[in-house]
Amino acid sequence: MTEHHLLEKSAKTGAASPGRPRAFDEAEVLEAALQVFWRQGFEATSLDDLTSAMGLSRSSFYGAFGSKRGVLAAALECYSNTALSRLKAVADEVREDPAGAMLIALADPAGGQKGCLLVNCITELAPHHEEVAGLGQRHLSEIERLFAEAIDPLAPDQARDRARALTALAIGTVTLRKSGVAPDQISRSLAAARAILHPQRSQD
Amino acid sequence: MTEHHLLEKSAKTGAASPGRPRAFDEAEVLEAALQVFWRQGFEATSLDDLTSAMGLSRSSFYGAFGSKRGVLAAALECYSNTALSRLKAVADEVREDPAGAMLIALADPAGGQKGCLLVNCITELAPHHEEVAGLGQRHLSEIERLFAEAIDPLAPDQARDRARALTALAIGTVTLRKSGVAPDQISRSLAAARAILHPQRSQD
DNA sequence: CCTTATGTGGACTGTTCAGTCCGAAATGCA
DNA sequence: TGCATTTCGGACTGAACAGTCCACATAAGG
Repeated sequence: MTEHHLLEKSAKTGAASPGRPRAFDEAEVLEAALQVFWRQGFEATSLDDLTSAMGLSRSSFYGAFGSKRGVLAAALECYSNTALSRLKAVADEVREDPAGAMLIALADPAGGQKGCLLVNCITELAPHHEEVAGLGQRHLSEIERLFAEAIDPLAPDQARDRARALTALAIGTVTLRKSGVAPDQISRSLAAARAILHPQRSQD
Repeated sequence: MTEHHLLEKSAKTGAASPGRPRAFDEAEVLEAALQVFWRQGFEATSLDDLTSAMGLSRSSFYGAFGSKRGVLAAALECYSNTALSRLKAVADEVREDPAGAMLIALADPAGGQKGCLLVNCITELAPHHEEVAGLGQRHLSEIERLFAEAIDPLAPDQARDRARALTALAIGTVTLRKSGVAPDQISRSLAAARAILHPQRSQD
């Protein structure tokens, strides 16, 4: 029960294996599953929702991912990787105020009102789903690390607490957006937060 | 379908009405329901979970609250009222740095890892449950208002954006805690955020 | 071309779900 | 006491649920 699922043998061995080949692209169907979870949440998503969105039969589904939790974990892993690499790209591209750019990238009002998939899942599942909790914690601490490096590339450890605060700010801003706060209010809030972070002019 | 449920006639009329009297205290069972939703989330909570925690039969449950959604709405209303009044009390009691005190009160690490019930529900349900979305938005904008007044009692409107940023910070901090970040790290993050908010010493 | 190994479609299982219903119990009032 | 009114306990319902199973399809190796 607590054992890890085997997770598609054939995909692991680079060598050709006998038997019928897969008729679906794994990354593709995982992306489809991810979108459904993102739109509906975990508990509100049924196997039928998943399989029809992924275009898979139940056998293929269980053969590849083992369980509903299994796909969620795989989808979150995928989500985390792409999100972090995008964020890293933003931080690396921007010369001036990379932390601010990261903040905007994370809380992008154009991202819609679905929130952050990982934050959604932490909120819904963390207390009762260890794997999700672990995945979420790793993801968030990685964001924190990127923030710390963006704040002070020379002494990131000293920026750790501020970085964690920025991470919290980003999470909360996304949630604010999800609750229906208008994009321009989000932007002004972020601007205020950034002004607070970089007090260039004295204001009292 | 979109019509409001009648919501317990007898409780509304102060006058005594004929018929069998209620055998349960409404606020009490609502509190029990609230705790279950808080612990498990909405979708993961079954009617049996609710009725057994509330000590109600299904008839009494439906007679009083109309539906699973109904009891959630009632519980959230109750939660919002008590949370806001407590927060207001904190803001009123503290003379020095009331905004900081509010922040700590909101993100209290001693509050455990259940998060904020309303934030949990927004995250899980807002896109597909209008009433929860509305309740959540009102709650958060009220928190924002309290923050604004705490920041600048004389000109709260000018502090609105900063207040919204603080609201986001609080939400995110609670979520960070829920993801498993240790209490002392939460505290230091809040301290850093407060230091950012009140830059008393120049640091560059 | 046969064996072996894997993937696929879709029917199937037993359980749990939210919500309904009805007879019985408990009160106020005449 | 008897009637009107409301609540209560719990059985009941049809649908939806996650997960299983098996006959069949499709490939590589011999």
